[in-house]
Amino acid sequence: MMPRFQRPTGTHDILPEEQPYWEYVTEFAVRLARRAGFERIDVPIFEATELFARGIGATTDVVEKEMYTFTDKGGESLTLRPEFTAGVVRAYIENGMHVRPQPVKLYSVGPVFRYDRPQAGRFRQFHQFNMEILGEMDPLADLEVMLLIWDLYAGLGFRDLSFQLNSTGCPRCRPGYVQVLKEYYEKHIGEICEDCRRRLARNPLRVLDCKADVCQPVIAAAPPITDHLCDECADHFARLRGYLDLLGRPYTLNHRLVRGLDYYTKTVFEVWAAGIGAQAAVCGGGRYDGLAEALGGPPTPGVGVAAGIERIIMVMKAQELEVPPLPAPAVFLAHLGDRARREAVRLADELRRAGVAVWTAFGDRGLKSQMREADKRGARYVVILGEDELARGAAAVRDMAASEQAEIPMEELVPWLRQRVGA
RNA sequence: GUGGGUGUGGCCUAAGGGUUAGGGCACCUGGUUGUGGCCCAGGAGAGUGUGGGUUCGAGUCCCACCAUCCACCCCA
Repeated sequence: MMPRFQRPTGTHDILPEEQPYWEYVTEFAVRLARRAGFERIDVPIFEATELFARGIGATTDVVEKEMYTFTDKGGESLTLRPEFTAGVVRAYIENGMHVRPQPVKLYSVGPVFRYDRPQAGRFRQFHQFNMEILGEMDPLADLEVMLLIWDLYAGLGFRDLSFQLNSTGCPRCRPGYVQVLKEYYEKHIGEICEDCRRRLARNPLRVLDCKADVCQPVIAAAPPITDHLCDECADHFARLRGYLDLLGRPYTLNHRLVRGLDYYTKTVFEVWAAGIGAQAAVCGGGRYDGLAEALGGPPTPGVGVAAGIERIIMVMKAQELEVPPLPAPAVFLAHLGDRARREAVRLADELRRAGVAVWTAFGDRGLKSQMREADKRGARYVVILGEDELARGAAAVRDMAASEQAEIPMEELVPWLRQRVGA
């Protein structure tokens, strides 16, 4: 036997049965974004490797060990996007979008790729719904992104979410904080795990979200970054929190929240859900005021969020949230004999042009078999074309749910079905 | 990269080391002339993830690899 092909590790086939979730979630998210004035942008699935290395940060896990990087036939190093923001900001710069009315609000949906060990809620190819506001430093922009993502989950009916918020400062104040943190940790070097000793040298902020038991007391007593923000960052953060309080949106101030992408400045946030395993974050986002400049563009503040669609769907299933089924073909066309088959072909074409979803029987089978098929496909009406009906210039139409059948003159058939099916 | 669990038709699952791997769901056909769901009958579909080994004999035991799930790590 031929060796069977399998999907690559960490990828998934999204079968028809799953599509109601996907369609519902993405449509809901898109409607939400458009309502707030976001426009759609599609950026390439692969970009120059350097874009991600510079944008996300060369020492981040994403860049260091999670990228799908390859060399194309022209010898260029390309990488499957591990996230949207770098590509969207690149597109903003490259297409001169800074001359448009600012800010520019953009949303995207699509697959992203990270070479990671799969587990519950973690895949190598997964999908994100992404929103970015470029060219605006007002904390109201941060607020808008957060409110929209909040409304997304609320609108889908999510319960038991936890909104985690922090500020990571900016290049002016962060180095000072890192120094303070390092000094604090030096004093407790004997009380922390080995990983953290390494982190301290490479990416000190990461010690804050260490999960090792030994490190917990040290982290709990660590100086919070929010006590070491510069005036500008402190003001920004205070205003954002003020708006959130004003609107009564609950959030948890989490001074341990350190995101794995280096471009963040000031605001960072994540939303956590319960019941979907260890990978609880359903979205993550924040402000990245230095990114555009780091990518060679004009200084442009920005703030954005990315939500993982697979995880959203996992939450929906865990919380037993229903989604509407996708429509089945309304009409099944059964036919008996050659003449009827030819008439069926013509009729199916006419009905579809008129906007009626039609499934036609293939092959040359008995009516019983065709009826069985119509039932399994969930057709509301079965149009039966046979010699008798053709002779009378009519078709039998059976209402499957009501088990009632009527004969409809051929010339009235299309409008009759259109009206009933709502096409 | 590390650790643990699992691996029998499309899906779920049975088989105390011993006849041609059993069943359920789903699928197909039929139960008289052209009518679905329920029911009945029949049919097709796997040699048990892959490769080695132990044994007279392996789906059952051992080893390796692969896949998958879960966890670490990191995040969506």
